[in-house]
Amino acid sequence: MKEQIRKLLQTAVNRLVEDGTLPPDTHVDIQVERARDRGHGDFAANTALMLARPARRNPRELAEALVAALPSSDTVQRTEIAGPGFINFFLRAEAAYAAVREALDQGEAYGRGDIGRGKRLLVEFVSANPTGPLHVGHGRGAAFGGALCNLLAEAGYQVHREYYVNDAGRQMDILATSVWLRYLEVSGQQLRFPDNGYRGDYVRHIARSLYEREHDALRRQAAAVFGDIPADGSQGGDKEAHIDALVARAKELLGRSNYRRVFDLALNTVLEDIRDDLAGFGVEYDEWFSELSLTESGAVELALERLQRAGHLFERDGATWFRSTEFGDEKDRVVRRENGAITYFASDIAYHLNKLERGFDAIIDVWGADHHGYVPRVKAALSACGEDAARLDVRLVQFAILYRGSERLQMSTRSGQFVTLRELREEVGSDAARFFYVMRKPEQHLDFDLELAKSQSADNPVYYIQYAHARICSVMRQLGDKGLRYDAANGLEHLTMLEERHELDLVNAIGQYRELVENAAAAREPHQVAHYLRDLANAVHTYYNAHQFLVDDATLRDARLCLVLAARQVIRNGLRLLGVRAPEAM
RNA sequence: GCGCCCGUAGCUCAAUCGGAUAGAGCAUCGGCCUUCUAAGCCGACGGUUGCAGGUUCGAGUCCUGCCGGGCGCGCCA
Repeated sequence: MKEQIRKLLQTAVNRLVEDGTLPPDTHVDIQVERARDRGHGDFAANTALMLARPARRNPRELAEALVAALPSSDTVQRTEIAGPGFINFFLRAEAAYAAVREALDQGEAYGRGDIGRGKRLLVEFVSANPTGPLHVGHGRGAAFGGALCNLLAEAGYQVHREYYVNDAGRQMDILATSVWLRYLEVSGQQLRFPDNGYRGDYVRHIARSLYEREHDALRRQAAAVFGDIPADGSQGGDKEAHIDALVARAKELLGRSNYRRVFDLALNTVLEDIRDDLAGFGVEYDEWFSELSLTESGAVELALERLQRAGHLFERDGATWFRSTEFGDEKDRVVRRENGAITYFASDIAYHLNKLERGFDAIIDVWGADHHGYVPRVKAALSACGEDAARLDVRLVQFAILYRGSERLQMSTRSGQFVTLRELREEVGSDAARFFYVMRKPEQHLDFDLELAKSQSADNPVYYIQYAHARICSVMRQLGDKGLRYDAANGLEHLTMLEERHELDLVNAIGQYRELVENAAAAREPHQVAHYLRDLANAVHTYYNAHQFLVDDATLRDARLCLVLAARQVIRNGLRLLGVRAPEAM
């Protein structure tokens, strides 16, 4: 529709150029947008305002000239010139009703678009370290990423959902060691648990299942484990040195293959929990990509060689550095430490190169906002390798700040004091949680009040939308109870009977859904869907209260049912994008 | 100190590429259930868009400088 109007205006501009009203070199970006209020018609264009300066003409005069030059159209009923020179377009009502028919005909495909043109997109999101259960902070990344993927797929992109598993770092060693220490406790050893170890109950659970599998096979004397280990933080020492020494000791006492078994059990148990948790949250992945596989396949070394050949690496203080400052980063970065170990950054370079090599047209990373400082160096690395850094789009998601009423909760994975995503899902329900998370634009801090989300009250906006859906379902049940029949074809033939203001508002809202999906996908902003659905639900409730649907006049009744069923379809489709259920009854 | 993000109604947030009179929910106050679910509807109240300049036909939106908040600034991940 928008496109049609744009074409009409382009024709008018061309005509004015031909007759000399506009200079021959006129070039204008024709912007057509939905009018913000009814008085301004259906669509508005600011073309005359934009042409005023280059043409050195009064914008209102230009607007009149443009309108006079507009070709006739069977969808535009009339135009108006308003304000400083806006051209407002009023469409024929019949054009608007077409959306109702399309929504019913196309069903769950209604709203699918093609701005993606089948381009392949890789979206990486959540990617929390598998060192413990997901907490409510990760929940936002999951809800946002999941909705974004659905939205992009709906807009015609081919979306690949990926979780990057950090299974290669020091934190994983600390987890494995924590599990082993708890296992020693299970096996009857007395020991002092390190400050920096992972303290959550899940560590004890894994330790118990480790004990069930291995019995005393991995048991070592506490004295041997802790002998000559430097003092812990709370003992006046350095907690980092303490834990690192314990990790080294665990590897030494257990041997490579035993240590590996502890490590793998810890990793697989936590990963399985995360996978299950996300699935329960309605988030599924196409691929779980292992960081370890990059090191083991030699991809990291290859990436470093690539940088080396391009002349962007140098040695200093025994370490290998990437000269990222040449590509806009604020300081150079270490890729290989003095002790020979590669850094997380090095494997991340390899990972991003790998993503591009897999042939995706663009890649999107969803990161917590605390990683924002990381963006320039990853882009720098891609540029240094001769890749187009613009193919990487990093979306930063601010953390959720958790409240219980007015009390702000502090969270820390290490201390074991956190609210897990699983707890949140159990208390609040996935629907409310997912909706709550994506309601706000991601760069905005999110205040997440558990009491409010748990309250099951009207304060929860998701119920408002779900209720609109359930109400329509209920009307259809009533129809059956009253022994009435719904004739869709008859209704569709008589949509023009729907002339009440509430009906026109609803028709209009349904017709905006396609554009909404396009715009939200292009901007990569799922929250637009949430806001749209709120407005759509409002139109449904308002209509419901103002008019009876199941009237005696069968034809009017059929037309009204067509309208609300179309609305129900759009609510369903929109909620599906957000990963929220559309209940038949509430 | 430097960098990035944010600042909109009492509270939580919207506002399409810079567009017309800045909108919702909650809270407060007043109405609406004999009618398809009141998790609903209608109305009222509520604003110097943090402050000061600038750019232009037009600024919540762009630029500069302040103020306030968050995050980042490791041979951690």
